Amino acid sequence: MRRTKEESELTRTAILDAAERIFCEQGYAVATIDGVSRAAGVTRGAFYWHFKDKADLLGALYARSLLPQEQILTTAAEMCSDPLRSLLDAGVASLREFEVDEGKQRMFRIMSDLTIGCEGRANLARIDAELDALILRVMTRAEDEGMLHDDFSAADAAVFVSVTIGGLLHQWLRSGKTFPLAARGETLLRRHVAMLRGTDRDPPRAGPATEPA
Amino acid sequence: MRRTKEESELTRTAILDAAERIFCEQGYAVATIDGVSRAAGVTRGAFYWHFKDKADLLGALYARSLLPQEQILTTAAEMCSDPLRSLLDAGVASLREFEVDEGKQRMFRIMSDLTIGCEGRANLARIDAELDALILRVMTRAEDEGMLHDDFSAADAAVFVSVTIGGLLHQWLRSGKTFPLAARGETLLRRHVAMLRGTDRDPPRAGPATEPA
DNA sequence: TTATATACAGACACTCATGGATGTAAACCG
DNA sequence: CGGTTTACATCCATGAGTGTCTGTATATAA
Repeated sequence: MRRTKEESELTRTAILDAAERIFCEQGYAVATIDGVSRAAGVTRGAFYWHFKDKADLLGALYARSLLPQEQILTTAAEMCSDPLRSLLDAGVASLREFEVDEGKQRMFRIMSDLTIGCEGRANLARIDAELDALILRVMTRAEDEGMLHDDFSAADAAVFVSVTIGGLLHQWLRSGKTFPLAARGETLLRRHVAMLRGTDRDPPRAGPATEPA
Repeated sequence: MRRTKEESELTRTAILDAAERIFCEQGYAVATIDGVSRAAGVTRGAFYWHFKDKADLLGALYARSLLPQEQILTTAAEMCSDPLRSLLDAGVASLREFEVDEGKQRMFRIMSDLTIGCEGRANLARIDAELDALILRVMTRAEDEGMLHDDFSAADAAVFVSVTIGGLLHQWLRSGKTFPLAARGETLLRRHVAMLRGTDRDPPRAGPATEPA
């Protein structure tokens, strides 16, 4: 039965793909190794060859994906002169990708539904905290540069944006994708930023980001 | 060992209280009946006397609580002449109660973390859908009465509010309650409503709701 | 060609949770 | 005061899932 290395890698990704679906449908805690293996068309023998246990599988699954929060983190890291603008663009871009990438959506669901005791949950908590920290840094910088309306502290503004992005992702999935995520998200975030700036309308159009059409 | 009826009811609520904590800490799927029973200071015998199985326990837990979404539903049902105002007040009021009621928070966590296959999850999906429907009705009515800014359709506005409320609840818990929920939520929702109205500031101060200080 | 490592399949023992059965002491009722 | 029901505690049989171990066929290296 010995398969070649390419075939072996094929079954490994088959297990990962199956796990992504099963974990998303049933939840990580409920899903069983045997169920994942069967869904991948192999036996538990193959599974235990490629992975140590279920937690190891989840780790591999997490390693091969890039959650929208992480994407915002990496994209917005390269700040241009307008920090609010950078954050806005990064957020909208990640919403766009999230909307069309079902694998990303499944991983987001899986990570969001992890039970507290689960070790893998620490990853999500970490990137969420990092995102919040980034948003706060952006707002602090905006505040320092006088780009923030007097009505809002940096902490206020950070919470508003964090809540909006998190709410968009969660409500979109929970509602069964009943609204266009990127479109509504973009107008909502633009309005938000405009509100935080104190101007009535959008920020200056310049910038290296994707065209809002 | 036979206890009186009052004592029996006491152990029943003890089991419910323990389950609320255990389910919240470990997740419903991972939690075990024996663990809940031990946490309640009784054996599984007592549990199976009061409840049919774990799902029955969850049902009883759900029955004795009122999630913030349901509270908004009931509170906002009695609309005054200004539907946006009613919705805003109902939302803020439910945020206020949620912020101080740890039991409510635990139940929200439990229900939110239910795996898809779980039967009890339908309850949450139902009230979420009802809340979205209510918000949409409010926005439609506001639109009909010309209280909505031309930039937004009723559907747009509904999504914005739904995302904001959902985002507030989720992000507040997920962040470890790092910001004052009701305070930030109120300013955020007020700004939102003002934005949807097209006015720059708050709606007229009149109304039977709680004083915003 | 032979030896060895690889990539699994299948069997086994173990744990753990479940649900039902049984035991039982106290409360309630006549 | 005796019988019955209640409110549990304890025990037992069952099943499901896990992890390990062994078997084995094949690719690969010598």
